[in-house]
Amino acid sequence: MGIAERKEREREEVKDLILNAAREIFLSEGYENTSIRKIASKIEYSPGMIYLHYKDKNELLLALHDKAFECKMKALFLDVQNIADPLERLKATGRSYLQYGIDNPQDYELMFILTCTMDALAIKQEFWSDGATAIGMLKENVKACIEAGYFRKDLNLDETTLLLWSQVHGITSLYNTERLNIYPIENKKEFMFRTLDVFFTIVTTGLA
Amino acid sequence: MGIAERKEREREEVKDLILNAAREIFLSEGYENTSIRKIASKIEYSPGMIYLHYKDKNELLLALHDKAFECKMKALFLDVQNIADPLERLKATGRSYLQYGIDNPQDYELMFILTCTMDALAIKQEFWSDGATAIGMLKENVKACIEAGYFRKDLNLDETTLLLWSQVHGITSLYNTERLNIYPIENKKEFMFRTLDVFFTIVTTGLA
DNA sequence: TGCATTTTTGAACACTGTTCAATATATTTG
DNA sequence: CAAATATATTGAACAGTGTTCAAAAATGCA
Repeated sequence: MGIAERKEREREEVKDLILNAAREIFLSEGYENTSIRKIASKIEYSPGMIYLHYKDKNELLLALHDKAFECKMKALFLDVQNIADPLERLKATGRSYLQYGIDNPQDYELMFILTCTMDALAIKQEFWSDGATAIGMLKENVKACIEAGYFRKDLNLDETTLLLWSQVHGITSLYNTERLNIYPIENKKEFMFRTLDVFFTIVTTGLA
Repeated sequence: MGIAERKEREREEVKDLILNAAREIFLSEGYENTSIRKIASKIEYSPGMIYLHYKDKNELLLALHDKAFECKMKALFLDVQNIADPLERLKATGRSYLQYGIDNPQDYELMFILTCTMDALAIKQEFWSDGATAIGMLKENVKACIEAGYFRKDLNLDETTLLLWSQVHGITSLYNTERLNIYPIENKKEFMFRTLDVFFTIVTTGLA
């Protein structure tokens, strides 16, 4: 009998309904102002009902994190895969990452700044596989740069990968947390991309 | 008559009493768990009393931010001033910054990650002068590196300064927000410092 | 239709930041 | 010294938070 299946499907539908409502509130009002009660009232359910689908708020936020990774970060890395030259691919990845980070500050916060997501993973005794996969692709790119002769062969793969990741993350997060307001520059975004270009310049002339 | 002066002094003492209690709770329990009621009960006052000395919670957190900058960040930059060679001074600053950031994650969050501090400044229509001063000193250091012939003369000062700042901030914040847990490395701190060394290596061999 | 099972509710608990009339303390004046 | 004024402090109240769970409503099955 298909009742169990239908129930399961309905459960998934409600879970998605919650997630989409949560996402809408999260994107428009931010992390601090996303409350269980607001989500519940948006989909016209009681607050307690959400806890029948998500263990707690952190798990719900982790689901939002997963969606952002699935929909955006994955696409970001796949989009640059058709760039044959590994160095050009690396540069394009960095620029796309920065662009995505400043265009989607809420998602970026959830993915790379807030610890509630890491807490949710820790409780489930799970690994941050989304992050590991993304950085793994970056690592492959670095490896290709070494093999193509762009970077020195004696470089440590993980160190070089972290170097790149932390550079773009640093610029992105300083901007998103308003720390770059110390610069009285009209076009801050251009300033950041120019800085990233300086980085790529010294990487190419220095790592080779 | 010295009554007004005494009152003023007493007000400052109470303000300090609040700040020290807040700091204790903040350092041991973190940002999320630092509440006005906890601070008030620690110093055996009513919650409302705190609002006679600090406009709101953000202003109190900004005061904690200021203290961290005053006590630690300033000392960090002054300590390296006796290093004559500008490049060695720059490297030492970067390493000290990273070390301070991972040794004092709560303070670091307040100074360079949380936006509540920037919100408090914005409401008071004030500039983030603590940050600007610190990065200004870094900029001076970069300038000295250019003048000493370590870096190319055509480099943009602000871009190069941001390059350095965002690199160390990136490593520090990725570690503090547990994102480096994707690396199954036993000694993560060593890994970070090695990465920073790679950065300085490419900076010296590349920026020159 | 009646019974059993599942789903959903919403009040309750212990918190949070913040305000403000009432109270308590301290100072000045008669 | 006592009364009047001025300052300091309180704590209840408001509107919110995440979370739980007994009770109520809805559904499935005989």
